[in-house]
Amino acid sequence: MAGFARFQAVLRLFDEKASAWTVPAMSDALGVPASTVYRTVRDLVAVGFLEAAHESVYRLGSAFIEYDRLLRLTDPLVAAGRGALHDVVAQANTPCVALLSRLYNDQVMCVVDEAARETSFRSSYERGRPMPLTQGATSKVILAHLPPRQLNRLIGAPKDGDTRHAALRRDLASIRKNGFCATASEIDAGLAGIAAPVIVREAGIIASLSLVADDSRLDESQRRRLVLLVVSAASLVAEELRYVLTPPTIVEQRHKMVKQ
Amino acid sequence: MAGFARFQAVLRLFDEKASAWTVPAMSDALGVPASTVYRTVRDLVAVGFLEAAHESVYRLGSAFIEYDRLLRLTDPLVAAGRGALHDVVAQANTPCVALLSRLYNDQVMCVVDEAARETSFRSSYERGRPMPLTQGATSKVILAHLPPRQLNRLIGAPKDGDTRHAALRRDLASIRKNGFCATASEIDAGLAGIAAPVIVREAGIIASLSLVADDSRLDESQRRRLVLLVVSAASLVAEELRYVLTPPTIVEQRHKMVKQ
DNA sequence: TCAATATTCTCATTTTTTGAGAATAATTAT
DNA sequence: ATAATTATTCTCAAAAAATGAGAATATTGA
Repeated sequence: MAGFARFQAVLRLFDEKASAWTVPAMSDALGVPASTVYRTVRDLVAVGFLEAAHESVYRLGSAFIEYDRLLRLTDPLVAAGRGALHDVVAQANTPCVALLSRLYNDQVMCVVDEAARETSFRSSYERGRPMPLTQGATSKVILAHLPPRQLNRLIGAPKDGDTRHAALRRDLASIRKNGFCATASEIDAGLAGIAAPVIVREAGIIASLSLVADDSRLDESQRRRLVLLVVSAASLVAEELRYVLTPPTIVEQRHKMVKQ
Repeated sequence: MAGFARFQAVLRLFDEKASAWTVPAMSDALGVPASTVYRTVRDLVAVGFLEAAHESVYRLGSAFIEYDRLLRLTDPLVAAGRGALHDVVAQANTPCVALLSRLYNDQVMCVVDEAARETSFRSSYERGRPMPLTQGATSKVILAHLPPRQLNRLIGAPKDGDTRHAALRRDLASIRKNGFCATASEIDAGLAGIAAPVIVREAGIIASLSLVADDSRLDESQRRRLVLLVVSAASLVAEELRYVLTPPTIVEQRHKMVKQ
């Protein structure tokens, strides 16, 4: 291992289960000499990606909070999503969680979420948590709208005899046709998910806006109403993004001016 | 520039004002050949710290959202703070924002915040935004409780004739004596700040819990009530942290077992 | 289609990083 | 207090990797 990979490897040690590491423990886990890890950790501390807790124990550092704020403020999808989700939970008129999610490597990650006031349950989808690609309305809507090449890379090319795979392909085709996806208990038992795509081809944006609610509380008309709500909110977000992103960005303009 | 510094330099280009960069623009701004920047950017994209928006424009990447979630879930101060702030805004009984902040390099950064339901104003202190060290109740409370050596490093040793510096020193001494700090319009015009220290010496934690409210709405008795609320919430948080952090962490134990 | 721009690639050179172990510091146990 | 253990920094030569210049290629826009 070398260079940047080392930093990445150290940071990836930290997760929900193991949130505090000593240098010797990292050295063990990575199979890298302690002297090297000490240096790496010192660098990571210097930029705020790690922080020394007491007694030679390290934790993830505040720089992530800082960059997360910047992202929240400046990412068009996150910015557009915030308002939309607020409206969605307000108009849903039932305990629910609204999410905006996008592809993240080979998983799907929610980038904004908002829960209605009185919501007691929690969705497994939550801001910043990578989720499987092929389960859940939220993920499948994204999958369904990926360019064919990318889809094949992620779930593999269609193979004869693989019924699971064929079923997924059929599922995705019908999602494309319907313009939304509704599931129940696919991720969290007892919870229903309703998701619609947020697509801005010109900007390479393929995301999904979704609503998670208690399945047992939904009758058919409720369900239909929420589907409409989600679908229209999703296209509003797409519209807003199209508007924001189509004119060249400030930075691009500045760069072009410099070159002239 | 070399190695890790390059990655840091690239990431630091991104801020509220310049949230989208092309590689040539980065190359210009950093004075580094484009070929090198392309490589750096490719690495950063691979780990999710940057993301390609459309048309060769890059933005901060979703990895920050992921790490931010991990930090929210696993950082003891953040975890303990969340509940406490919720109680504080509920009991404040007035529009307000509650914050938990800590030192971050030579600035102070809020790591959790919560606004009361009907709060219309916004505090300049907000989660993830670095703020000056020497202004605002939130910052000064932290400053006042730093070890002398660290304090000197941050604000310079006491000098004869520097009245500003002397005034700050007196201010800090009185904050230590009172156990809290209350200011008005020091950061945001019309807003009052009330802050109390969250100190856990054994764990090296020096933080502050603060409340920001509309100054014109506070009479003397209100103010006194809120000071009490903030001070007691702060010591509750400290107590909770002391309890959580004093027994050795899981990871430490595991490491020790390996070594035996 | 052509021109301009963006991006990747190549490779010799330079610069870092690396790891082993020594040296030192800090902790813990006795 | 002292010794023993563990953590951390330091040193240095060898090895590996990053660098930059420019060529080659791909992509984009007019």
